Amino acid sequence: MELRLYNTLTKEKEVFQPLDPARVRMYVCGPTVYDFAHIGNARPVIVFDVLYRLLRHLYGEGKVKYVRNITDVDDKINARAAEEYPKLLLNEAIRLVTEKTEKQFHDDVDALGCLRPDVEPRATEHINEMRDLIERLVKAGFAYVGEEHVLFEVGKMADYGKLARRSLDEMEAGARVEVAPYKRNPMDFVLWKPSKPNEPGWPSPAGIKTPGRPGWHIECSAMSWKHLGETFDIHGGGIDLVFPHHENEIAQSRCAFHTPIMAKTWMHNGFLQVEGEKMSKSLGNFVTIRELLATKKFGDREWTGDVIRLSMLKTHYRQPLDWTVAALNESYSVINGWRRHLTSGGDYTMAFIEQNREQYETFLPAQDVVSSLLDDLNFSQAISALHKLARIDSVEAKQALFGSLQFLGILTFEEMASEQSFEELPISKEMLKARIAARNLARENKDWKKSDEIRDELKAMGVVIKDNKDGTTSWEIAR
RNA sequence: GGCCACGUGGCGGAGUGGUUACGUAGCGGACUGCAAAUCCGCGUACCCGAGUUCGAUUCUCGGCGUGGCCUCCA
Repeated sequence: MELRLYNTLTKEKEVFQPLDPARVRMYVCGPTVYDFAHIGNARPVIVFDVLYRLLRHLYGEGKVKYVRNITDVDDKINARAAEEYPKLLLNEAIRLVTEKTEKQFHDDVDALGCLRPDVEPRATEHINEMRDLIERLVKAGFAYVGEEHVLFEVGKMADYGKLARRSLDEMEAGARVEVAPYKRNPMDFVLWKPSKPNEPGWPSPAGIKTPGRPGWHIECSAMSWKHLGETFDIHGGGIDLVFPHHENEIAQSRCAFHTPIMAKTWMHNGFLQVEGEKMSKSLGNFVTIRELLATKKFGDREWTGDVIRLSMLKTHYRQPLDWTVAALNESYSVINGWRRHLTSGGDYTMAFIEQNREQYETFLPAQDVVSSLLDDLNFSQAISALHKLARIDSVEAKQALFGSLQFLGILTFEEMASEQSFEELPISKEMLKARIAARNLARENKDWKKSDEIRDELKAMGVVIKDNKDGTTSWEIAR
């Protein structure tokens, strides 16, 4: 079976063939670290995590190199740093903000079941590569200096606009921005700009005396070059990055290296809305990953990483996705069902799984799940395959389901086998067992009134009682 | 204004030129002391109009609606 991926560059699904199967290379645009990541930021992280897992499955774990950058030089970072640490030197404040935010980001996406990329380069650690690129572009005539800025001259690149499928004429006609006086063409973009005295700055390229800082796009060209080479296989990100960010990355990299491509395959995930509306701070529907995980702000309850991840994967990655409480509730039901199915009966109790963890971690994904993903990451069909597996009550089917869930990163081992938490319940585990015993005694005496009273009492505390067919009684924490 | 996506059953969401995906909610039944869980069954959907076709939800054109980009927002 071959992997087929939709390529924004050609607008077609293409058979994916890595430039070098022994070294499959993927770059994804990562976060700008100044605040908690929101749920829209989580989508590309999860989508490309699934692709990373699939590539590792196909080519081998050591054969795939996944690079996701961390943007730590940006006006928003500067503003946040000055706001939070007004008494510190700006550079010190920036360091504190970016380090703290990076930690938050990692904690959040770890909780969503995402593997760490192989490299997470920081922009500020690649200033030399950026300067190098800029020098090459100036030397080759693709860039020029104007008022201490270095600008990329879009008219010098024949293919400019190919990714976004826009001609320069169209873009200029639609432009609504005031054009800076130092630009030769309104669409020329900044590679390097002078720093104000209180801003972070580095020695400038192209003979500029004033210290400066990089433009937005150059960092990704520099970091992908450093860690993946002049050309590589896959470049991903949100669809809003197609223009101008990715278009400009392509311009920089291709013109600096004189190559026909930067990345072979360009992939973009669709946009996310919240309850049918654009997510924005002004609408008050802005929701961060952390708020979903650790507060009751969205849907009046906390959500596990599994539920968030499944909700993200229910929709094909290129489709628009509406983030709703209803969808999270549905994911919760589905995951609960799978967990129940996997841990019910015979050898599949929680305790047994815990004891045999090593063996369980070796279970492979079902072929139907993998082949669904091979078709441009058809998540919906993969999940459909999971549902079909979950209807079969056999050891083989359960192993395949477990293996598939682990492969997709949905039901992680920890979330699968962990004891349900009593922390938030107004009853201890020992007390619960005593009440269940009391109820079963009442049932033996056919004292249904008392039996039902105890069940209602426990239900009010959030514990659902189930009398199984084999005469045992089990319980589950209700939501 | 320019460019580009998307519009499927109560809800979510794949897919296909003709043959009921899947899930979730709901309803009915089995099981149960009653429940829960589970199992079985049920709904007969594809924005509107025109065209192509023997036949369109699927292709083409137009319309309407929603969203994205053109403003360093994934």
